[in-house]
Amino acid sequence: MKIVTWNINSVRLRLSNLGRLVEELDPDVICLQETKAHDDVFPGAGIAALGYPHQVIAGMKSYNGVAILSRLPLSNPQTQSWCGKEDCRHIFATLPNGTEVHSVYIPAGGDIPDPAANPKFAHKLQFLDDITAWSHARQGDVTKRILVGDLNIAPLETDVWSHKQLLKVVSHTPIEVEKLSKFQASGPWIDAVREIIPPEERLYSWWSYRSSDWQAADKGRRLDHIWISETLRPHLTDARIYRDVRGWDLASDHVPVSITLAD
DNA sequence: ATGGTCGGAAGCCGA
Repeated sequence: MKIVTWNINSVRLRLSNLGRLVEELDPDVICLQETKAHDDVFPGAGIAALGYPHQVIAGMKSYNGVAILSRLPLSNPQTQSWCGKEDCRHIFATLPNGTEVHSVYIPAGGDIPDPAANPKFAHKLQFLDDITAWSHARQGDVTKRILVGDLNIAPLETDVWSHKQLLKVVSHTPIEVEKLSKFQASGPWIDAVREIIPPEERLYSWWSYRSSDWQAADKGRRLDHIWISETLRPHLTDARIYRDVRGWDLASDHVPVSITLAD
């Protein structure tokens, strides 16, 4: 089984790119973030025609939005709200084999890495604290779990183009890295991508639009993650980040990340 | 130190 996560940055604008992703990657399950479409205008029929009739979605007008698209049935869909906001950042459902799949979009956090000066950064830190407590409280409930998404934090030095230059840049500050580490420990969750691709290797999943030549500058960050429960570790056979997708026509600023699990 | 570019909305906001 192959599972992909992708911050698509508008599912309606990039429906044809989603079709190309299906052709080239052949995933069984696709988790999306930043769909930017209210449920009423979500292109469910077009996605069903791509081979993913089983869909759980949580979208709002203009901002955020998460979804899980699947070739296999999805049961017990649930949305989770955080920080008292109904802002469509977390949805989960269960696959036929009992694996629970979570699609998560953590707040980006704005520009200033100071919660007192920047409410968006305060929101990001609170979101991390809350989802960590929730994850910790549920850790014994379901044995097979996968959590994916745009977590908006690049934890390792090799997850950014310059560790030193990004220490005070939101997404790589020590407090964010520490909170992400606690979130990961709450599962406990395993960083499936770094199980397969050594931590020494530079790895990015996002390149800003604000660059005339993203490929030459290559100032990327690994913001998109796939985490698995320890019970799934023996089944993990592959993990990839599809850098080339950043060069597609009308590209999202994020690229897809996948894992493969053997039966 | 600054500004660069997107998407969705609607005459800016969030990334």
